[in-house]
Amino acid sequence: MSTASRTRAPARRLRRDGALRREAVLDAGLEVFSTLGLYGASLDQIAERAGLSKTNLLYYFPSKDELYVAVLRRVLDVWLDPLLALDAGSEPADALRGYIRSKVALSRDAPQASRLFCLEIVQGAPLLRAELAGPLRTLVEAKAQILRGWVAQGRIAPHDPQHLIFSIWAITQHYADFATQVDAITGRSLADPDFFEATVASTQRLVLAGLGLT
Amino acid sequence: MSTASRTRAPARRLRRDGALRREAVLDAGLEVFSTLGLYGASLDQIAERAGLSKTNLLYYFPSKDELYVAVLRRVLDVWLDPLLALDAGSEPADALRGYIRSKVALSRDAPQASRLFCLEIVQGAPLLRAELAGPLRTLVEAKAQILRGWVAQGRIAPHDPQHLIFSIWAITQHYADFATQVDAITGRSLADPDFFEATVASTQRLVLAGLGLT
DNA sequence: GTCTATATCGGGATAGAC
DNA sequence: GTCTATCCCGATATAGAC
Repeated sequence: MSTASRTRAPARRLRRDGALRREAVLDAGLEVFSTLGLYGASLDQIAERAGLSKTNLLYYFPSKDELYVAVLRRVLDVWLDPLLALDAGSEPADALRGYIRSKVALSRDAPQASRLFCLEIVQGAPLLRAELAGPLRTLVEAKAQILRGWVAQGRIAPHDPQHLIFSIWAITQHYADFATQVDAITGRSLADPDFFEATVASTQRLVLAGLGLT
Repeated sequence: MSTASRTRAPARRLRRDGALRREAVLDAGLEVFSTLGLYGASLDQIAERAGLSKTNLLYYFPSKDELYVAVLRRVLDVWLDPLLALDAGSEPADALRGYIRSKVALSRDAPQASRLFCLEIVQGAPLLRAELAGPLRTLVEAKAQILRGWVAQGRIAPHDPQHLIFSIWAITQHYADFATQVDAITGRSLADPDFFEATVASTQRLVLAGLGLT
């Protein structure tokens, strides 16, 4: 064909552009889904924010549901990183302090991801159930095992490791998920460096003291 | 009028029935809104669950939005009760233990209310902002003052009272809002009495130890 | 890959009889 | 107070030209 000789370079450029456009749509989807939910969000809104038309968006993602799942999947990966880093080798106090700090930092830097995740779980996680009962469960079980080891070695006070992990998640994510309530009551947010540090310190103190680590 | 003599009794009965029907709709609205959200829920669904037709529902509530607000308002009242009960007169350890227990009990007994509240806040609380910045803020401020008093008297270790209240809210509500995640990981729920007690104990230990109360 | 036009549908809300 | 019928709009998704 006459186009064959021109195909290579343009094709590569197009593919890259396509990938960028997909990214833009995923970003826009995160913004809109995290504030309006799956049903409240419209493809028009997302498309406009991503800088293309609705029909064009549907060229990249075959349906609203599939776009939503794609957004959610990307969120989940980011969200589990800090827990993966929790390490048996380090000193318990250091490890927990670091974990708490990185979780609060995530609530500051990716609040929309936290909120979307929250919305999905609260509504029963119809799309994430498998993900939760599988990979997440085994990950939590592995980390709980580390905590149990520390208890057995007398390095931290005995405390149910699952409840401990839930408590840390709950507190740290609260500052992203309930940011509007926090703001209404305190007038501050994690974007304020002082408030960020105070939040980290408060959470660290609570958790460490609860484990007998001063 | 000829109907005047018959009006009293039937009117009263009708008014009572109407009130009951309204209640049924509010209950159904709570169930559906708390799992599907404002936009995901349909009036048909709510009406069916309440045992009437959609048009009939719209006789009791003029619009979907107004029904939603009515449901939300009822939820908010229930949700603030436990904090109101936090009393300056009692022993700090007892007061906090009691507060935590009643919050976890609420997460067990009214999980849907917790979830609806959560959904609303996460989405930016367009309808509750005033409520949060006004009454809730002053209530929290009053209770924070009690905690500050205890700190000043040396009865609890120094800890930012607002962060402390947020932590307690976050942990206790987590077991309602993230129940599907908790279930996916532990296989248990607050409906299980053992798990309920373990949750209460874990939270109490964390908070009390964090305040230097063993 | 992107556009215009359109099919199609669910759902909120109203009109009016009974 | 409750029903049937209907209006109407917004939103997803598709068809087909360019």
